[in-house]
Amino acid sequence: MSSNLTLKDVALAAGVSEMTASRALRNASDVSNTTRQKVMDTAAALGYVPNRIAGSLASKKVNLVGVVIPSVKSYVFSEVLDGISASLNPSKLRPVFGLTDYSLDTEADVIGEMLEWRPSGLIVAGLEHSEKAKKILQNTNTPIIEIMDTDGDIIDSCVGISHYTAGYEMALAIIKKGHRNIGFLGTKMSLDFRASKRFNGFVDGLNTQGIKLIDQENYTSGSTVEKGKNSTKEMLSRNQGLECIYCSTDVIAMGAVMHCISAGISIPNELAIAGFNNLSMTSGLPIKLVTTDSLRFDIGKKAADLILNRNLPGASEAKNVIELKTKVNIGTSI
Amino acid sequence: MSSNLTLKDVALAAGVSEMTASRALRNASDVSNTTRQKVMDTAAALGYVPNRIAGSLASKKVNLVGVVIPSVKSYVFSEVLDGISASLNPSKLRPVFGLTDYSLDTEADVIGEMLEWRPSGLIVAGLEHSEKAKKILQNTNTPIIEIMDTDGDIIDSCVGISHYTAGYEMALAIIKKGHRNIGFLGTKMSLDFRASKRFNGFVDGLNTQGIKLIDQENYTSGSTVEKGKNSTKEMLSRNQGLECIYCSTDVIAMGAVMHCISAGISIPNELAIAGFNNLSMTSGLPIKLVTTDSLRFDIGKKAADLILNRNLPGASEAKNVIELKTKVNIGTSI
DNA sequence: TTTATCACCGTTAGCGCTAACGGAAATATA
DNA sequence: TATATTTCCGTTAGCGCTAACGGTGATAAA
Repeated sequence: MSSNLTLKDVALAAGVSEMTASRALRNASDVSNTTRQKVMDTAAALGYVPNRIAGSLASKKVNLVGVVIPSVKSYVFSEVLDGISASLNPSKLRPVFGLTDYSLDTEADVIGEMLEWRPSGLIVAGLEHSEKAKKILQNTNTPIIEIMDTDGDIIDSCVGISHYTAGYEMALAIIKKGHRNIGFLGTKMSLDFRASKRFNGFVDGLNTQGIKLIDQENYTSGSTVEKGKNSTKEMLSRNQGLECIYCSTDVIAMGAVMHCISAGISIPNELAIAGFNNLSMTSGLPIKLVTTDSLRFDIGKKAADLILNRNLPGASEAKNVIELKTKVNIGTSI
Repeated sequence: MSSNLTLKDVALAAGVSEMTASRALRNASDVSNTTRQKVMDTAAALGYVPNRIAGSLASKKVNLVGVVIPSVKSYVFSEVLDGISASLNPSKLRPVFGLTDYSLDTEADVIGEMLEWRPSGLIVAGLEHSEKAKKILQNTNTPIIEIMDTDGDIIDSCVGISHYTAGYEMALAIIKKGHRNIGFLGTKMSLDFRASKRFNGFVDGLNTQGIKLIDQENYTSGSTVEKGKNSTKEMLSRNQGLECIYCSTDVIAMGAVMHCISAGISIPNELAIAGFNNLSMTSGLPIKLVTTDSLRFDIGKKAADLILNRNLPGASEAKNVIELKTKVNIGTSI
């Protein structure tokens, strides 16, 4: 049996009007319990699957929330998605994910396509967008929540952390431990805006004590443990006095730790290592990695909450900026 | 400016009929180049965003492909999604993800909701479904592709690997290395069907040489490096002769390796470790982990390809079962 | 009794688009 | 010239559902 069944078929079979069938199936009012049951039974017996396209067009309500993120492979956004799911699950709203692959042009296309579905809200990672994307986002009346990052101009609402501050405070924490010869290991900054902000904060933090970075390595494309391992080896080989490496993500820090284990380098005595994100994959390491929790779950959850609130009947359209406060996780790696 | 603009507004502003405007914006035929340009210019100037809900209802074509997976946190499905994206990206079809949280009841709900959108196809992880889900899937005429696993009954089409065979062949590989006192470390099987099939294959593989598992540990809920580390410690403490642990996933194997590093246990001399999936996070380890590549990207890509083919004009509705062949990755951990 | 109230159900109209057809003008063919 | 063909555009109808309103009969209130 194909699902070409329409509401009319169900109504006919149940001996009621289309409207009554519609009401019964949506648990709307103005239907008696007996007829509601009758309609639901016949719908189930026929195997009727409502057509949400038609329903959404008629009601002008779309229970989708667009979520635009760079990638699902980075170990970073999975928990954001988890937070979003956790918030939306009890409601009728459902997340729809779109991937930009770290391209602003792709992002603009994805945002455009998503808005064509007239979603109840749109969550977009990051504050940096192409001019085309900005124009689209500014022209829509769909609630737009930018997430992850609060350092920049906001279109509508925002939930995130200050990556600049995270970098700044990590610099202070590292200095406090007595390290002076410090390096930075991360992706090419032009592609990763948030890593770039952490870097700037880190450099400024070091600068408060008159300290300058002695080395910096920037690999291309995605972060992997192996890249962290290899880059650490190279940084050590060209800087005899290197005491500490600040890694742009825990994945890279993990690789740094791996190199130390393989090479018999003691952490933090011979080399101190700090990361960012607080990823669970580092939990098994022999040392407890010093890192900054990027509060990914919370960010996702609060962003989705904002959209839920905006969709409440009679909700205000007030813009919101929620900056979550990070702090450096204590550990044994610096 | 709010996006309450309709096609009528664009048509009016461009001085053409709605139909011509529609054709122009969709790059359909029967429009002269001059009028097409005129329509597109006015649409851009007005900031018109087409309403895909209405378009889909009228054309009975929905450019969405539902993807139902247990979680985005397991490090396993991200590459599946990547493969799906890679295949669909050049086409007009777009993936929509739904999460089941490893619950078959949730899965049934998610599948039901997805089919309400009348997608061009549905990709579902796994062959095990609730009766309710099975009924829904069998009644629809949407192409259904079950992925990951080929050991079981298939509803429509399928792309995956035999997890039973993967476990079986790993057993042979481990035996070949001379190990006899072998343990298994994994999740509670009732929740992870594929791990369970690998386990059965593994036990049967051992059995060909008359070898029996000497220990088995099953932790609850998700796999983390830390659980692998702790469980390994416990298994070793209660089995003095344990020579090898087969882990149900590389995440756990990673934890096993971590324990060995911390405790100064030599791999594979004192303890051999094997995993499953071939996750990139193990690439930085001091040893090269022996594992089975679960071909996640390929599975995602081929599944999406099947859906693309099914949506070709005049496509056959032939069922397909694609079983990708795995082999044990050579390494230094057993 | 008469009127108000309520519970329940149906009818009408339309959401914003596109398929299908029809027709006029321009061009090609006989 | 008359006829066929092509190019371009518009009109009509409808996708499958729901909002809004209207109406009936039963019950409650006056």
